Amino acid sequence: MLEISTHALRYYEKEEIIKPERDAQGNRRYTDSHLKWLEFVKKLRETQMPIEQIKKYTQLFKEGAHTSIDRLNLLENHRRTIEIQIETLKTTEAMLDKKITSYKQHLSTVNLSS
Amino acid sequence: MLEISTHALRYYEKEEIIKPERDAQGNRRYTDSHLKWLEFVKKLRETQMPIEQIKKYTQLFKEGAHTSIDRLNLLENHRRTIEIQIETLKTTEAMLDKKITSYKQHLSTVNLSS
DNA sequence: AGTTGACTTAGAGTGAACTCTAAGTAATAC
DNA sequence: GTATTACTTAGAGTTCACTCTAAGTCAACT
Repeated sequence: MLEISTHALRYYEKEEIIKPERDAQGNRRYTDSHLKWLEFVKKLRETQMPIEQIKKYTQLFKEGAHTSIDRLNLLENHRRTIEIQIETLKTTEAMLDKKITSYKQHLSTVNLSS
Repeated sequence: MLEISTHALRYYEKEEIIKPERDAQGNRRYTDSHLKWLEFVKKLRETQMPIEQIKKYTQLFKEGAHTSIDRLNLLENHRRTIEIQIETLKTTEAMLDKKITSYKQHLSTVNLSS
């Protein structure tokens, strides 16, 4: 569902990013709130937030309400990195569009002459 | 200027992504067209194209005009990955905005009660 | 003449984020 | 009762993209 491998889940657990519950057999149980958290983590990873920072956020969360400002700052910083990424992608996309157009132009010319 | 380390330049050279000229002393000379190429490579890297694919593109380029279609395909594929990346970033940004707003809300409430 | 600085090389090392292995346990299926 | 399946663990291995090291050469300054 979340497309996170079991191995990756173990890794996140080792890094103290997630701590699933255990059933009577000692097997991991991911509740709805675990899944929600993982979904959030996945989004952060997909947008290039390093594990180390996700770990930091998790730790702040555990420390309680008095860390809200720090968490807000962390999220605002990440928001800025997202903005930068979007800018970079758009610039490159524009460059690619130019190249793609010129390739198409070239190819149609070749076709005409053949 | 390009913010690519000499070490990275050597690495790209080893991977046959760039082949600078040499002066009488055997030292590398990057001409304007080399710099242009590196700028292009940098944009591709910044938008997550793997070295392996950049290598592929470079090779096709060397092979000549008859590889235009392949190069076009490669660039169009990358364009699609860029679109996907932008989508992911925007979705996450929206999610962050929600969180950020709710953190701010929370913090202002805390301030009022103190 | 000697030292400094900028380059050269091959190859080893690094950090991030998984990814896999091997050995073990425990419930279910036949 | 044995086989299969699904989990468990600690820890080793992998991949990517650099990044650095060490030893050497060469021109230029003092």
